[in-house]
Amino acid sequence: MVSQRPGPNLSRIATSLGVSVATVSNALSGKGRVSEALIEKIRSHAAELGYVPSQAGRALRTGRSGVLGLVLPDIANPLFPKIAQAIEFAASAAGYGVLIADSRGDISAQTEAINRLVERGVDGMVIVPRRATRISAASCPVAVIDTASTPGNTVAADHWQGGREIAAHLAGLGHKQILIIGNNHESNVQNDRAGGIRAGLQPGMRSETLWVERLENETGAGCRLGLAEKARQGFTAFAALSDLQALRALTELQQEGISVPADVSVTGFDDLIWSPVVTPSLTTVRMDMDTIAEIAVSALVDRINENGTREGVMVTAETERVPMQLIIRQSSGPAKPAQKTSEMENL
Amino acid sequence: MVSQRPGPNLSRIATSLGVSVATVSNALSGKGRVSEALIEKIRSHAAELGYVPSQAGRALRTGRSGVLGLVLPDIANPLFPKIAQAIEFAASAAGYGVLIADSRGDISAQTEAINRLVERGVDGMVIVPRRATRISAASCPVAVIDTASTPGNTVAADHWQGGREIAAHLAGLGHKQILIIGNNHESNVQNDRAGGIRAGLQPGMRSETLWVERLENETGAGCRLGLAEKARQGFTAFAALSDLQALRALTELQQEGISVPADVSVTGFDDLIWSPVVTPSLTTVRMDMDTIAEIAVSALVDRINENGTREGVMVTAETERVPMQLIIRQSSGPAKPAQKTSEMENL
DNA sequence: CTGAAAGCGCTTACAG
DNA sequence: CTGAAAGCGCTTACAG
Repeated sequence: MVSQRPGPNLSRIATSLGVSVATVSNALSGKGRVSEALIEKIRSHAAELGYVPSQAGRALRTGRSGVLGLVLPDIANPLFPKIAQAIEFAASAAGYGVLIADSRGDISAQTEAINRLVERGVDGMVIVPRRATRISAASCPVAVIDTASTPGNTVAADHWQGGREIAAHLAGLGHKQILIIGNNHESNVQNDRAGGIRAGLQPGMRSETLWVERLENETGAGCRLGLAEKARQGFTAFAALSDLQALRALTELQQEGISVPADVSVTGFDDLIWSPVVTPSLTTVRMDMDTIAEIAVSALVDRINENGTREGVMVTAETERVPMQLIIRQSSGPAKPAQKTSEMENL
Repeated sequence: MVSQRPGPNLSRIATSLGVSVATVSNALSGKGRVSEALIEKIRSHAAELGYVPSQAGRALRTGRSGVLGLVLPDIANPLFPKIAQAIEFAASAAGYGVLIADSRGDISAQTEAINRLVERGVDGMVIVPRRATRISAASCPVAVIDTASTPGNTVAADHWQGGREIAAHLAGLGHKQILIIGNNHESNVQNDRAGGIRAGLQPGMRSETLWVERLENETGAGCRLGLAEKARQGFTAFAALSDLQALRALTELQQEGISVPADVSVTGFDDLIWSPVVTPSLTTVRMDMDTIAEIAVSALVDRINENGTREGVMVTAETERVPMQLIIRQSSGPAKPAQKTSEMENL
């Protein structure tokens, strides 16, 4: 016995209309030559019956599943919703479904995740790689989203330029001493962002970088960064390399009684969900995820179409850079002249 | 011409070993009766060739795609990473892939998203419904994750009990006046949480509920909630119905110079990514997403297996409730006796 | 413009 | 214990 599909299939439509399945298929796909009248008749009948083409049949025949894989270093990453949403939207528009795979845990999990997707027969995949991982060619087209500094990537936000935007913004506000706050000095993305900030400093400005590898201590409470001390040392701007760090900096400063943006400025990266919601709302730099996703997906789709034999190739040699956009909100303001704090407050 | 698959198929293994495809299939699946020796031989040869079974072939034959759909009201929701990760993990363990679909936008988008998944041939789907949406039976098994108060759901965190945990915690700290902060009074989840808090109040305690429908104003900056005023009115505990609201409350209070937890306590729900990271870290209540996902997926898998004809049925009549866990961090502390603020500070 | 037929890769009764 | 054969639903050259 062979299992039943619930809905009608091409054959049912064909018999019921007294035509061949080939004609039905052609009429529905619009490919072969079928008379206008017949096309009309077939399509309306199919719609009436609620015909849904079988992906399995189509996939078996064409060798294409119509599904793209999305591999993420850690789905728990707060940036994930934006990535997933953008990729799903772009893929959907291109007629593809999106299968997710989480490569959480050790680095081998990434390979396993990729393999799982290959086994499911994806036509291609978008990979946001772990730290400094190199993707060993999977057996299907791959688009990597990381940062332009990593060779072989397909598309990435221009994190370096984003850093420059932050630096220019802070320079314009008169800040001289910038504390850059990151949490992972092996991350290409964070290094690019930090590099961009440093490169964008004007003469007379200086920066220092604080890498805080751990976000929480054993009790599950955040570790302090000692930012009040830094403020006392003369830093007036805290440029976090992600909005999570920025949030952490913001709340720590507030808790210490240092006012943002009156006393010091705080900026982030990514425009995550909470950034507009906190008080003061967070100045940050936003990736254009929709564009990035569209580029990644269309690169993938192009490769899938040109490439009958599903070779596993990196999609591009040159990374396409998508500019980041500065979002100025309330957490950044004019720098307070150093050491004159008390006088100004007495005005 | 028919398109080529890259890897070997059953037929290649069969010819190369001089046996039939049926035997290879049986040996690999362990179903039919095949001698130990042959099984061994076939398996090692298949492994050597790097054989990956074609999902399309299998799906066409069995009528099962081996894929589950995941429909979310809005992927941008900060809770999404946890849900997706848990569902992917549970599905993966059960041998299923997960196809995502975002039903962002209007309510009809949810139906479209469901249809898209049906077209892709998912064997079942997990739906986290929009506000008060009723899922009109899709043509495959469906598991709904919402809240136990909604009839027809499959599994849900016990939001009501979570609310009681918060109330008990605050009662134990001596708080008398609780301000409940929500952002969507049509949300079943939020209503349950609020109801639980109210039900858990001890004699002598009172609560008031503040619904803030909008999170941001036109400029993209957060609207103030006026919490300082509420604190002056005597509220010593701010129980937000989600961690995003809690974060908002926390930063607003800090900005107003009200110290947390010294002056007032703040609690949230969900234990989102930033909760342990902010200063003070956030007391909250956590869902057991892994358990919820496991229950949802196994309910789905059971229904798929018993149900040859892919009928679209709600998976359960009675919702299974999974307890929530109180996570006590630094944002909640003993209540300050009302009106004695200044005296105490002078000690 | 329309149809008959092959075949994608797999699994499953059934026969030997 | 092993194999021959049918068939899941589709698309695509090819013949008419």
